[in-house]
Amino acid sequence: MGLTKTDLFTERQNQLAKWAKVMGHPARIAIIDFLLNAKACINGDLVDELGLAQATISQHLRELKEVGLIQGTIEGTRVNYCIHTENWSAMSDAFHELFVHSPSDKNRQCC
Amino acid sequence: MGLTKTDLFTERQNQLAKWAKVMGHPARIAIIDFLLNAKACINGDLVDELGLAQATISQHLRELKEVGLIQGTIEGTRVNYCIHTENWSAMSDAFHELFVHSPSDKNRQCC
DNA sequence: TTCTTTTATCGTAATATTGCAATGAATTAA
DNA sequence: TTAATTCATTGCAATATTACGATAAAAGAA
Repeated sequence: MGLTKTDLFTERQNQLAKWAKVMGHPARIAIIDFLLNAKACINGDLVDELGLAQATISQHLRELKEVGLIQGTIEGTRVNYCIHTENWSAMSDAFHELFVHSPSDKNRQCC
Repeated sequence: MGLTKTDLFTERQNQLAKWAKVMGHPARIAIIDFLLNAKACINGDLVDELGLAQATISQHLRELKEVGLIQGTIEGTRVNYCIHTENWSAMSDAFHELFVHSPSDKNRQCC
């Protein structure tokens, strides 16, 4: 199969999973780290930073762009990438909502 | 290839990715939702709750258990699953650290 | 004991992901 | 113009994921 049954779940669950999935690779975490820490928006010298091939990084950037976490603007032969602020905080809020829901209050370590 | 090059990244990046990856499926988000909201710790009537086969749910539970987000104790023929409180808040903290790092301050939508 | 219930595991099929070399497309430099 | 730079896309190979039926294992009920 290999085909996720998205119709069984709520839109929120699918959205959370989509965001989590795209963060579920260390290279993409590293890219996010880089963009969050960059003084300016950074293009593809991620190729130097991470030890991956250019094609591989481009693919990771595309995935991050597809879920809306980053955006890129063409600047000559280069592309400036940066965090998509709105979507980033939307994701941030959604996960915060989940994490704040700590089980420690109601059922403190019940098994 | 299909083989993630974990040696290129920091331990933190790999750990974050690991956590995110396991949350990167709506069924596992649904299981987490269920466990967070449950008045008591819940066993495998997730099979009724979600519309997936028993073997599939068992597999998802194992993955959640493998990264330490949930734990299970055998109780007769049943298994009681619940959120692993410590690891849950460790993950919560780690992602909070990332999310709080909003880019809006230094480089407000620069591309 | 045998039967039932509950969960885990095995095996398999379909699909997805990861990574890269090679190639294209677009802009800039000479 | 031609050459160089930068990034995206294509095509491929290796591996991983998702899902489920079938079966196994363990405990309780009859």
